[in-house]
Amino acid sequence: MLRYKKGNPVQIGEALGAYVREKVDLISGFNVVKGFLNLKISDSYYLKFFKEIYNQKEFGKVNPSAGDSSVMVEYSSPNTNKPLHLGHIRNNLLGYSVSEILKASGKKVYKTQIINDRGIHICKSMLAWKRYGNGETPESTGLKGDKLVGNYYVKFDQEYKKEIEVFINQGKSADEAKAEAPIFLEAQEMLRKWEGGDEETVALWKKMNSWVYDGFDITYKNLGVDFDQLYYESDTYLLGKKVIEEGLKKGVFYRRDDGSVWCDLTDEGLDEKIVLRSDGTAVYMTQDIGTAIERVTDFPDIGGMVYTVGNEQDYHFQVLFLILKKLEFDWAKNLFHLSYGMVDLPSGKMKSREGTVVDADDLMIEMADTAKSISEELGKLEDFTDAEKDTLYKTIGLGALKYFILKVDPRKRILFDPENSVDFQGNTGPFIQYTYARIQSILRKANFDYSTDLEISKLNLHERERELIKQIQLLPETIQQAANNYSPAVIANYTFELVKEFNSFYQNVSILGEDNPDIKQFRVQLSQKVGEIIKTAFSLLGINVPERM
RNA sequence: GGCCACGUGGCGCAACUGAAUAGCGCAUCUGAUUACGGCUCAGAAGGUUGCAGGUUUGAAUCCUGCCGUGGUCACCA
Repeated sequence: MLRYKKGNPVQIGEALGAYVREKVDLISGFNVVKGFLNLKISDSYYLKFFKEIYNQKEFGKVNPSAGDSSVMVEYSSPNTNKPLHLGHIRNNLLGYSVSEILKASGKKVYKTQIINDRGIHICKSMLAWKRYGNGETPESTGLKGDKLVGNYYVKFDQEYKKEIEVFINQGKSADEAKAEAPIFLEAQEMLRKWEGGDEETVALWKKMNSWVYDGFDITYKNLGVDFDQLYYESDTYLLGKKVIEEGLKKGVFYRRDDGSVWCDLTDEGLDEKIVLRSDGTAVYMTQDIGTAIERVTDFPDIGGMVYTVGNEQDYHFQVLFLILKKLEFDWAKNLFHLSYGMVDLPSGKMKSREGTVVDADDLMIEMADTAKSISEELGKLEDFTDAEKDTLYKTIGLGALKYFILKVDPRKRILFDPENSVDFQGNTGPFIQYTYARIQSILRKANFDYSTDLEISKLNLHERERELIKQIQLLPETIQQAANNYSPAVIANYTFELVKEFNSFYQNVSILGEDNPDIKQFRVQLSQKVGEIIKTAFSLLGINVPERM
């Protein structure tokens, strides 16, 4: 503004402030600090706002309008040869939460995953089971299906390493040994049989995969995530070849002398990328191109897609999106790689084959156990049944874990220390859950009908009340911001601020002890609303809130 | 080495996409409760935002170069 009106910023501010206070009802005061004009908004404005939203159950959320395009969010997408671990948990929490946030921001969302149910890694588990399994099943061992299969994946690797060692001792190079180990050759042979439709191999594949799916179902259920549509790589791995042919005609791709097909992205500052092998078979990229197109065919209203995949695949998605743009699909401009950093342990990276992973199921159990020991120490649950306690511990434990992971910007790496586990105090899920439970306690004790219409425009607001209402006002834009940035962390931080503000209010003013009935009712209503918002916001993070804890 | 992301008090994170004295939580130190649930609140201490330049009235934020960490550069997925 000073560019247009020269002069002393402080004087201009004074003049402007005085004018606005005079002419605008909403403004009840002002001050000028270092050239910044601060306007004080009148209490009646805040009260009016609160009254308007008091009865809006879904305040802050936007409903999709008819005719809007929808978004497909892909997440999880595990391999079916081993159980889910901490890395998958971050992926699942992010994907689920971003889906919910997008919905709340007014988008229609399809949640999906593509299950990597075929390939050499699957054959490794199958082969090891065939050789060493003695017909073991989840029923016979009492093991979760994914755990059982995972054990054989590890078993394969152990045997493989033994064979490699023998070869190396016989004087072969490491590469030769890896390529010639009999167990590896046999796994490759198994993959060929599978691709050829060999009955016995396919039957074994189906059997072992179904064990894994049963196991995954349990993990997903405990984690609280779900999907609207599943894709299986065994159905999609041949997709995309036709599009490559069309792309060749359009000149998007070119064929080399050996028959392989490439996309030249050097103009874009990237490399050349192979999209079809010289033997005509599909690569990962081919498949992803085909799958994307397949999805839009299945759901014609899709206008964009979100891929929740670790940042190790940044380059892959950069290339994928560029190729789809070159193929001129109109939805290609609305593709987003929800790229997230790895979850590291103090000991370094997690490696399935080396057993240095934090298992998803185990972790959830540990979190609930921690919640249990903390709650028992505080001992406020005497009248809870065992089943109620059990549910509560899960709610708190999962709340701690989910919040811990989601409050961090997805791009950043997370260091997870299983020893020190996750905090329950400060900026944590349980802190927020506790505040919610406390509010519910107030509402239970409020022995009057506080929901009646209240003429509150004449009340004078306490500073803490004003700040609380301000924070409530931010909810709608916060949801939009979280959606625009695909960032659950925005929601988490907002909720924490709200809760801190509420606790300060709670500690500084009396609610049920207030004499003036109007003020008392207003404070109960305000508390109730804060409770509702905590619940809504946490639902966007996939976190439940307890009525008591 | 090329490309990408990240680097903020001891530790873990923010900063509404360029604004006021860079916020918050752990941990540390002081206080508050015969209570509407102390898993709480009030306060103190703790910073040259990796380094060096630049753009701007104004930079943690944008640009350039360096340093550090991680990722990625397969006819694997």
